Amino acid sequence: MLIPQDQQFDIWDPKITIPILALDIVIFTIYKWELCVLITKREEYWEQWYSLPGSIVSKGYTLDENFDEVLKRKTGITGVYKEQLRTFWDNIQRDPRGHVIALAYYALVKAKKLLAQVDFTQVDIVTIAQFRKLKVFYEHWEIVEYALKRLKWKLWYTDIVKELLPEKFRISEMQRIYEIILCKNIDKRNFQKKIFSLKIITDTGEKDHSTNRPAKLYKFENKRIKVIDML
Amino acid sequence: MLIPQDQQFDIWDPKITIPILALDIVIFTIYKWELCVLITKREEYWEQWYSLPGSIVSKGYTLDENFDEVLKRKTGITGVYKEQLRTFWDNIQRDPRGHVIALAYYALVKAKKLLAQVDFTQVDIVTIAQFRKLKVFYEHWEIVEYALKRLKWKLWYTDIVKELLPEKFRISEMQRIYEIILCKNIDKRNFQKKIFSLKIITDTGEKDHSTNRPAKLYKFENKRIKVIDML
DNA sequence: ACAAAAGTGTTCCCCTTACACCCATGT
DNA sequence: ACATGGGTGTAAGGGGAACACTTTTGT
Repeated sequence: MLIPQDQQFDIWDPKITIPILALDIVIFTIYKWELCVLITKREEYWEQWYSLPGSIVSKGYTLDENFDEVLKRKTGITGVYKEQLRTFWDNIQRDPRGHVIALAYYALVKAKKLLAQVDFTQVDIVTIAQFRKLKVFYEHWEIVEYALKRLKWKLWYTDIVKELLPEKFRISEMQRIYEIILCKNIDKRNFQKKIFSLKIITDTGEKDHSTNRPAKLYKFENKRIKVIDML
Repeated sequence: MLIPQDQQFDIWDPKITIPILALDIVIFTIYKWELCVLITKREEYWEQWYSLPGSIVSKGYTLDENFDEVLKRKTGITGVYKEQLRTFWDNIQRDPRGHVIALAYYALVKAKKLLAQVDFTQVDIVTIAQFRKLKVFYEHWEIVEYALKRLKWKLWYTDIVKELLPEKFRISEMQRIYEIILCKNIDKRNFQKKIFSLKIITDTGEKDHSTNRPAKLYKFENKRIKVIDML
């Protein structure tokens, strides 16, 4: 904003009659074949807890700009697939400083990118199981569970899985991501039949020799996320 | 809020660094066997256009409380089924007065209730077709189209149709609501087979004599909205 | 009698699921 | 040679879609 900081009003001032909008981000990644969430250590004046990366939304910037700025500042990551979830913390007394409404997003990041960009002095990557045992800020656990539900759903009805796979991948890698996120085993033949019938991936002609028998490498047809089913 | 109005800060003041959160509501109803939307005449200082009922969110009240207050004040309606959609107007220059982010909801109201409670000096009920031709405030048309998409989806995967039906109803009335909202004809036998297999409605034993051959009257098993499919 | 909506079964097809063996390579 | 993951087909079952005639009442 153009207003010098010393002239700005205190956003917590009771004379301001509008609530504060915050933005919280659930960053999912598949790391070492586990579904993980990125968390930060939140330095608040009254306590230090694990929390999702988030911030208060600034006037004069779109939500996308706010999202990019928070993500960059809190984690060092840029350019991710994201989706808006809904508002949370809809309780006026939740934050002792004042009335805050949180708008949650989830984002998908490939582990490789995450490892390259993330500043690990500020954040940690934990598995979903680990996250569930942590003492987290506010109802961040609720946001994560909701995000997970949406992620599972989207996985079935779109090809967002591409956001978690490298450019070229073995079909068994793809299947494994489905199994990890959906928490269930999938039949190899049925999975391939389904994926091939959707015509969302194509054989690159190349082979991956990292396993015993070389595996075909596939790639996604187009970059854009495609809704598979729906009305 | 407890702060007297003359001591409150002007929410549009550039010295306030947080954006304003607004709340807009798409109220759907089935009236004369048409899907309708409730609109208001918005009296803004620069123009008068049709608009969805909405308002700026007040600090110190939950979103639910804000929702109820706006709905009551703008339309006279109370106690409806509602669902949060997502944020809109994510463009800092959209409103000439300042940065506003709109949080949209949709609500379902039975026409009978609507006719009993609505103050028609303030609002109008228009069909979707009529709405699409109106000059509406901002991107309210976009909110309505999105709400409609969500409504169609929810209709298939939950039993929200109960929010648009009277306590006791003919199965053909129920089918007709599906046909109106989904914009397609449905086979009578297939529809009944599907609905009965879901076990969400029961025969009251009563008959409706308003048509030639009397029809069985059904009612929903429970009041709570039930997700039918999903993961 | 006739108009108007209610009520009622069966067939077909496709999609989903369950299931097991051989293959190509590295060690 | 053997261990490891890769690659492949078929049969059965369930759910959705298409389809037409009889019944009950009011007029």
